[in-house]
Amino acid sequence: EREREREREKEREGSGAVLFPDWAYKPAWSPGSRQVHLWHFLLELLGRGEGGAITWGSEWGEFVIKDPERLAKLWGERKGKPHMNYDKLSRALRYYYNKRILHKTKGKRFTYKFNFNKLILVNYPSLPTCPQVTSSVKHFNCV
DNA sequence: ACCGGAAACT
DNA sequence: AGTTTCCGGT
Repeated sequence: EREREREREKEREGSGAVLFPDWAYKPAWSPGSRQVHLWHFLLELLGRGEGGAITWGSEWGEFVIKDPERLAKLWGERKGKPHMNYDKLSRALRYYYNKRILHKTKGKRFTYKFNFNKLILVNYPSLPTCPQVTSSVKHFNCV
């Protein structure tokens, strides 16, 4: 499990395709935690721009799950949970509401929105506003 | 489809 | 702590 994670990291480094800043992959707020978190996994898929299971939406930080069951299967594979489905994955997403990591875009099916400010705030308590945005990190632009 | 309580798991 | 599992309710 850990080996795979390290291999992926090496791949990222090797390809030079840094889609998100380091803190998006390795949260500083959970020191010693090697766990792959769901929001982390989602950013990874969105960063790859694979687009089959999940894509960015129209608004900043908004994403749309195009194939809920496929996304659930991918997540299940990552976590070693072969019986993962969208019902259970979406429960995990709902736990993010109180943590202010995500919220639901009401009325839009399978559509959620990242609270990047909260993510940034959690990782960097010293940064009250937006991070410095590099050209390759479009979705971290501040409105 | 979406919500959120409750209990269980790692 | 961050889910996973299950489920009754809207």
